[in-house]
Parts: sequence; C-alpha cells; structure tokens
Amino acid sequence: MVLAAEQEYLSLIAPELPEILVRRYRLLRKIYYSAPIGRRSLASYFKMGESVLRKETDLLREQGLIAVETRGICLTSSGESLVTAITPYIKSFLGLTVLEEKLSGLLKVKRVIVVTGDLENDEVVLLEMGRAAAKILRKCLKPHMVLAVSGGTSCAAVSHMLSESGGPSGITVVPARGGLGEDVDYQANTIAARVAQKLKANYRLLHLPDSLSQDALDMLLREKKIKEILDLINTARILVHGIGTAEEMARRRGAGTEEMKRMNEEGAVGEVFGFFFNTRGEIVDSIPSLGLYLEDLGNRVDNVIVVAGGRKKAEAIIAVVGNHPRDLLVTDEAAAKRILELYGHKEGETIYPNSNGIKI
Amino acid sequence: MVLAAEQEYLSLIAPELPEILVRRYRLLRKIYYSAPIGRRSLASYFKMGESVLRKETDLLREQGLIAVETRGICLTSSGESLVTAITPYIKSFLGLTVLEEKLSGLLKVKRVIVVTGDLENDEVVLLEMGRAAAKILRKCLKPHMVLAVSGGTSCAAVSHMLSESGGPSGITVVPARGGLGEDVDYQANTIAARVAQKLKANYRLLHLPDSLSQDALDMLLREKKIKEILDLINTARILVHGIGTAEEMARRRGAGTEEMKRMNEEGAVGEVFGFFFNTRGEIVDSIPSLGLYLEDLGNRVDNVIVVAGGRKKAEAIIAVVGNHPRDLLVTDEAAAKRILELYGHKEGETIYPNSNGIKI
DNA sequence: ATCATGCGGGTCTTTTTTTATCCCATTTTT
DNA sequence: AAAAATGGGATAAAAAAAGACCCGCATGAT
Repeated sequence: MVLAAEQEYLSLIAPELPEILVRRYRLLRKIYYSAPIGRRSLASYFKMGESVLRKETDLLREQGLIAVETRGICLTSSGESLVTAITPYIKSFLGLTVLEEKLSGLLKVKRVIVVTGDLENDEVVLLEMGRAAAKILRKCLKPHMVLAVSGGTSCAAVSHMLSESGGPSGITVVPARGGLGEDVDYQANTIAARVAQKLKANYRLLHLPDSLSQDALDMLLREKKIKEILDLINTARILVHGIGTAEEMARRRGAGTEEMKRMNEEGAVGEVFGFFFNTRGEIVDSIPSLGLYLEDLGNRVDNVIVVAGGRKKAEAIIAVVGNHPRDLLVTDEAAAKRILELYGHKEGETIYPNSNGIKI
Repeated sequence: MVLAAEQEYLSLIAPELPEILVRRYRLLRKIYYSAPIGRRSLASYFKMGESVLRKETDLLREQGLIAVETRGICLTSSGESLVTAITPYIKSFLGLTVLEEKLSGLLKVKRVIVVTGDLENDEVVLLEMGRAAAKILRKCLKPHMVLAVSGGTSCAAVSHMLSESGGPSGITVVPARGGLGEDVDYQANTIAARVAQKLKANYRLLHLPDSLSQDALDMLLREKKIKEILDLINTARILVHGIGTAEEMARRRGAGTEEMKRMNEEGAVGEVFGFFFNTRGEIVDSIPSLGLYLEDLGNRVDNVIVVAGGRKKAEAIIAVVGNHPRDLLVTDEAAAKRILELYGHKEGETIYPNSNGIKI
C-alpha cells in the first residue's frame, strides 16, 4: 500500500492524476464485468462522446491492457491482473481506506468495505460490492451452518459474484424473508437457491407472500412445512442482507397516501426483511407475517453481512447498521461519503477532495 | 519508498504520468535553484513555448507550490518541502534507484547516487549533483582530517552546494592538483578555498602551473613551501574529484593534432588530476609536474568521492571509477544510462522506458 | 534621482487538437 | 438468412492551445 504522503505529493504535482486514474479504472472495471463490449455501448454507458472513449481505448490498447476484437473489447490477461491488483491502490489513493476506518468507528461495525464509485451511475459498482461481500462470505462459512440471505439487488449481486467453486459441506441456504411482489431475480428465495447452487449446498425455500391477513398467516403457520423452514431460518448462523430505503418501501407497499403518511410519522427510513427502522435504529413497523419469528434474527446469528450502496441509502444504512451489531458493511463511495456527511464530518485532509464528483 | 509494482501499475494505466511528473519536477527544481526567475527565462531555459510554460506555472500556482510575484517566480514553503520530499520518489519512479544498485555492482563502487536529468541540457542537474555529493562529504568528515579537492565544474558545484554551517574542527582543505589555464572558478585552488570557507576550515594552496618543464619543476620542488603542501596533500584522507573526458583534455592541452593523435593511440578517455586513463583503467599518460607525488593518491586515501555527469562522461567514468576502488560516485541520469548501455545491458523491465528522452 | 531593463499579465490571431457524427464492411448473434 | 452490433475510417464543427504581441510596474544600475 502506498503511503498517504506520497499520494498527496502526487496529487499536488499532478492534480490531473486522480481524474485520469479513476476514469481508466472505471473503464477497465466495466470491461472486466461486461466483456466483450463494443465502443458504442461503453460510450453510452459512461455518457461520453464516442471519440473521447475511442481515445481512451486506443491508449489502453497500446498499453496492452485491452484487446479490441470484432466481437468487442476484452481485457487482456495483463489488463485483468492490473485491474485486480490496482484496486487496493486506487482505494487508498481516493482515501477510501481511511474512509473505511472512519465509518467502522462511527457505525460501530467491525469492518467496512468501501468500493470505488457510485452505484447510482455505474451499475458495475453493484457487482463490485457483490464480489467483495461474496469473498468475505466464503471466509465465514463453516460446515453444517445455516446461511440466511435476504432479497434485493444487492444480495442478488452477491449471489451472482460468488464463484462456483463449492463450499464447506452440509451448508444450508435459506431465505431471510418471504416472497415479495417483485422481479423474481431479486426475491430472497431465488437468491438463496442461486447461492446454494454456487456453494453446492442445500437450500430450503419459504413460500410466503408479502402481505397476508393475520388469519391466513395463522393458518399457514400451522402448516408443518412452513413451521419447519421458519425454525430452520431461526437457526441461521450467518445472515446476508441488503437495506431498503423509505422511498423503495413506499413504492413497494403501494404508494397509498395513507401508508406514506404513516411512514413519515413513524420516521421510518430503512427496511430489512420486513422491519422498518427510524434514524435512531428503532423498529417502528413491520410486515406482520414474519414479525414474530424473525424479529431478532439479526441479533442471534454469528455473522451479519450488510450490502448496500448508493447515496440514497446512506440514511437507511445509518439507521440499520449504526445502531446494531454488524460484522461487515459493504458499501460504495457515494454512500460512504454521504454517511460521513450525515454524521456532520467535513471532508477533511485525509479524504481526497477531487475524488468526489469525478465523471468518466 | 513506493513499491516497484505500483510504479508499473501507474505507468500502465496512466502512461502520461511519468512525463508530467518529470516536467513539473524539473520545473520546480529549476525554480528552487534560480528563484526568483521569470516566465520568459524559464521558457527559454527549457526550450519551450512561453504559453506552454505559462500553463504549467498557472497550474503550479493554483496548487500553491509556487508564488509568482513581480520580481519573478519563487517556490512557496510547501513547494520547497515538496521538491525535496518528492526527490526520492521521482528517483524511484524513474528507476534510478535500481539503476544506482546496478551501477554499484558493475563499477564496484560502494555507493552510486544518480540524479534525475541530464547535465548537458539542464544546468541545474550539476547543482543537484553537487548537493548530493556535499551531503555525503559532510558525513565523511572527521576532526583534523585533510580533505583534497580537485578542479572542474563538478567540484565547483560541490563547493557551492556545501552549506555554510561549519564542520568538524581542524579540517584542512587542499587542492588535489595545480592550477590549469582555466577559469578561476573551476581551479582546484579556488574550490579548495571555498570549501574551506564553507566548512570554516583551514586551507593551503598549491601554486603550480599546469604545464611545466622538468627543470622548472625540479627547481620548484626544492622550494620548501611547495614540498610542504605536496606532502600535506599526500596525507589527505578524503578526496573529492571530477573526471575529465578525452575531448576536454585535448581542447585544454591545446588542440594540437599531434597531441590528439597521441591521445588516440594511447586510448586515453578519462582524466583525473593530471593522469590519463584508457578504458581498462590503466594510466597511459600524465602531466609530468605532479606525477611523482600524486600518482596513487586515489589509492591511499580513506574516502574517494567522484562527481561526474553527462552522457559524454560515461566512458571516462567507466575508465576511472570502474577499475579503481572508489566509495561514492555521484552522477546523473544521462551518464548512468549510458554507462549501463556501454556495459552492454539493455534497458529492461525495472528501468522505466519512458524516463529517457523526456523533454520538459 | 533617473533611466533602462525585465517582469507578470493581459489580449489577439493563428494553428492545432479535440469533439461529435456519420458511414461502411465485417462479424456475431438471433 | 436476417438482424444487430462491432471496429475502423472520414469529415465538419468546435474548442483549445500556441505564439506573438503590448502595457504598466517594480527593480536595479547609473
């Protein structure tokens, strides 16, 4: 890792460096995840002119980092090793390493991983977060553990980025919540199944709809199958979950004005598998179906891995993570900086000023 | 110090970085030595357009590294600390650190210091070499030592860059050669006196002309004063000397065709206080005057510090340094690379390819 | 004290580079 | 076989850079 002093020297004498570095890094990272990809797609992805991008790709090709073929642009082997090798350096250069430490202290999370970029304008950031979380998740796994995974795009990213190399024996993957009326790709069940497949593990599914009347719920809970899986979920030792924002929640529960109003009154800003948190981290509401069973799931398990990024999620992250013992938070640069901002910190000496708002 | 791997990564992903870095560094260094200096002077010094330079200075001013005032451009305090702090980093970045080690092995010198740049197109390099040598020289000094210094621009630079902070007590500075028909600033006597002044030490001068008939010499040697100082020179424990090239020698001794021819036949390529060396390091000729007295001076003293730079001097350096035990060689990038070339080495992985031939 | 020199900084014109589109032949994918 | 997407190339418009000025002012020599 480079010393902090040297970064400052470099940025002083070559202030254009951070921008160049971030631009090229994002480009390589996108190619890494989307290869083979054409110049036009890249240009529109990064919202930059075709010729500007072409100049970049020409340069990277001359450097032997990418290969442009008729099917599209791919990383060469040296480009691939560069992009992985340079990641920690870029993080350190952008001050993300110190940012991680700061957040770890502020949020009282054992470890924070901050990924370069902004999830909201670079989809690849989500995958990168997923990869980071997947890497840590693998380390936490021990034989015969039960692993609970939540729904949402973040957890889906984790499942996608898990390598298909199997895992310890006897692992069982369960969803940490029932089905919501969403895209099947982001449902907890689907994600649990995919994680299990990647880990070559067993899995059980929870076939419960989102909104359910109390009567119907009571009836379903008498079903042995359902009871069984709920009990299994409660024995989970590892929990991976994303975080929903107030905005999402409102949209999902049907944008009923009444509902919105209640939400506002309650001060709910974040949601985790059916529980709604206010900024102080208190549960102010819940989807009734599973409340009884899963309420303190987050407190019972050994390892809680939280994956959430994007500036909008900063408040929700503080609400959920900042007030409960969590082991790992994987987030992105945009959310991390916003969280720091919300905690009233100014972006100071150690955080590189230019790294914010750089456009590729 | 930055790791070699990181330099390679940076150069791969941002190949324009080395050029920027070197350009700005040279600019700052020049200002450091020549402040206050105007834009026009700087532009003509670096042989670049005025507007190009203006953009650079504008940038450096925005970075707070320089202050442009009506009397000229100066370094700010942060610019000053940057330029000293960044020097080892630049060296490492340009591969000069590994170059030093290579040369140390090849030339069998205990330590080699390679200064960024080319003495032949950047006068500041000479000063920088002088500063490096002066720094080491100070460390070598112990009380009551005799220090012998040679003539030439390089030794003059050392004398100028010595700080005026005094030195150990009882030091005596003597010239390692007589007067040559040169500019007084570069004569050994002048330099010895200046070094003594900086060190607040004593000094003795040797008033012997360059070319002297044997008879005249014999007579002078009978002079007690002369004998005394020659004996003193022979008790020197530290020797600082530059190196003359074949070209210089010929010019100085009068470009007589006969002389030139003899030189060529002898294969003399380097000269040190009156002794001429061929590429194998053998003495092939000498200025008669002092031959008897000083022949093996270089072998008798404790520390020999050699200061010589510029591509043209590479051969002479190899001749003089490569075949005799020396403690320290201070040279520049151009000479160092040329020496490596002459030794038949290709510029390989570790030496940064672009660092050669960069123009500011 | 006065003068001449050289400074920074601004301005203007010319030249070069960059940018933004478009088109085409080819390959890949559907 | 058809459709979509690819890299490469060409061209015109736009922007930026470069170069060559001039001006008021401070400094240092006279």
